[in-house]
Amino acid sequence: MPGRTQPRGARRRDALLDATARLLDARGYDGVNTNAIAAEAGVAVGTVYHHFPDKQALLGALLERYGARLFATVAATVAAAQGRPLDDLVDAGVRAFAAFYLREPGYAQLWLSAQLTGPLREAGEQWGARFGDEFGALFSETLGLPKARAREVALAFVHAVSAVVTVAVARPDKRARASMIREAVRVGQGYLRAVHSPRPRSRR
Amino acid sequence: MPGRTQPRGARRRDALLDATARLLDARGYDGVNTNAIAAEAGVAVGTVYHHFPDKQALLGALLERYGARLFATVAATVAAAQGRPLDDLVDAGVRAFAAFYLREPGYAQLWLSAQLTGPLREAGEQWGARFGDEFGALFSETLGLPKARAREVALAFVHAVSAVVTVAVARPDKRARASMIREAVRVGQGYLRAVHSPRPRSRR
DNA sequence: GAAGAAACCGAGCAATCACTCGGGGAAACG
DNA sequence: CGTTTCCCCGAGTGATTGCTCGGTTTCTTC
Repeated sequence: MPGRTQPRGARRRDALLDATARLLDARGYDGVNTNAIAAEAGVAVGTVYHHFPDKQALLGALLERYGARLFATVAATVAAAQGRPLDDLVDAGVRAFAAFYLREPGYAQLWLSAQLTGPLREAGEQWGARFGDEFGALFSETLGLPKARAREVALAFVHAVSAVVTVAVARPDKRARASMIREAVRVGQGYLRAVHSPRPRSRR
Repeated sequence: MPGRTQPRGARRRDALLDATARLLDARGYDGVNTNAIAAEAGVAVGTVYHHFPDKQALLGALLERYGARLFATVAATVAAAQGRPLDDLVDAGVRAFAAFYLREPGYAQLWLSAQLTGPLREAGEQWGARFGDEFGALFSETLGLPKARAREVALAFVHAVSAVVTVAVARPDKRARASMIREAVRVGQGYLRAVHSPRPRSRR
């Protein structure tokens, strides 16, 4: 039980985030309201507002938790494949990405909502920047790119792969899903190859 | 004036879509409500519901109009560059894509919202499929891909490029925007190269 | 210009949502 | 046990939103 070492408040906060994630999965972004969150977590509405100043802060915290976990799994997977060809690293990374999306269906909803103009926009940009930094560092050493450029590449990479993976996991059919995930891998591989060698000598 | 040849109802419908697009731009997806649409268009709420069964249908119609225009401009741009190397075609196409996003800021909001689980989901998938068909036909002949595969590639292509362009146009600084658009171009080029020749012989 | 159809009006309804607040209960000290 | 501190409750509030409906205006057709 994680309840032992964690203080009481933090445990409740985590439980509220869990409940929100469950709702996000079941009812989508529009279906998530503070009353429903409280009900799902088995507490009163007042309790929600005892732990978070408002709805936006709660969703921001959830986005942060999602993001941290996503980066951790992807980074670990890539690290485990270190030394192998670049294409293999990308393959492993993108598949870890997709597996996370499949395991945590609410994440895509939040991430997408954070791209929209709205209350989550700031939190989304903050996480976008952080993704840029974290994956940027990874790309910087793997590809030998200057830091600033690596950050841009990482940002573009994450958004591009993320979009295709979102399409993939939305498909109910397993075969169709796997097929689109393969395309996501190719998007990632193709982009990094293009970054690595801007003008290939042959075009067929 | 287009008002002459167009029947009265269609003109009003278009005006309502225009008003919605303006609101989408100014206030984002959340800021769009039927009362505001009516006010922006200079009509009463009842009039909105005389032309559209509900809000969802209105947004669906706007998404369709956006999509048709986007495809038209991109296809025209690519057609004008026909015969040149693939990389140039992609460059022109993606830049046309970005220009459209910049010219019609509301589109990104709608497109993003249509990816979310919610009332627009169906309309979004429908348009995704149509993009797949239209661009798929374009890719099929340019790349010599079988129809079914071309559709998958087109879908992945549109989503990937779209995501990066969305990041780009959200940037206030012109330089930063241009830089990210370049990355979007590279994402498109790299992906199509990867599709065209799955395993390049060199990796450095 | 009469009659019918189509378009338009806008106050208001029902539902929903984020959030408040006054009070109660459990745990941690002495 | 008493007291302080933190945590929790949940009915209620005010604001917003999608949409309706009875009635008026504008167009079309003869």
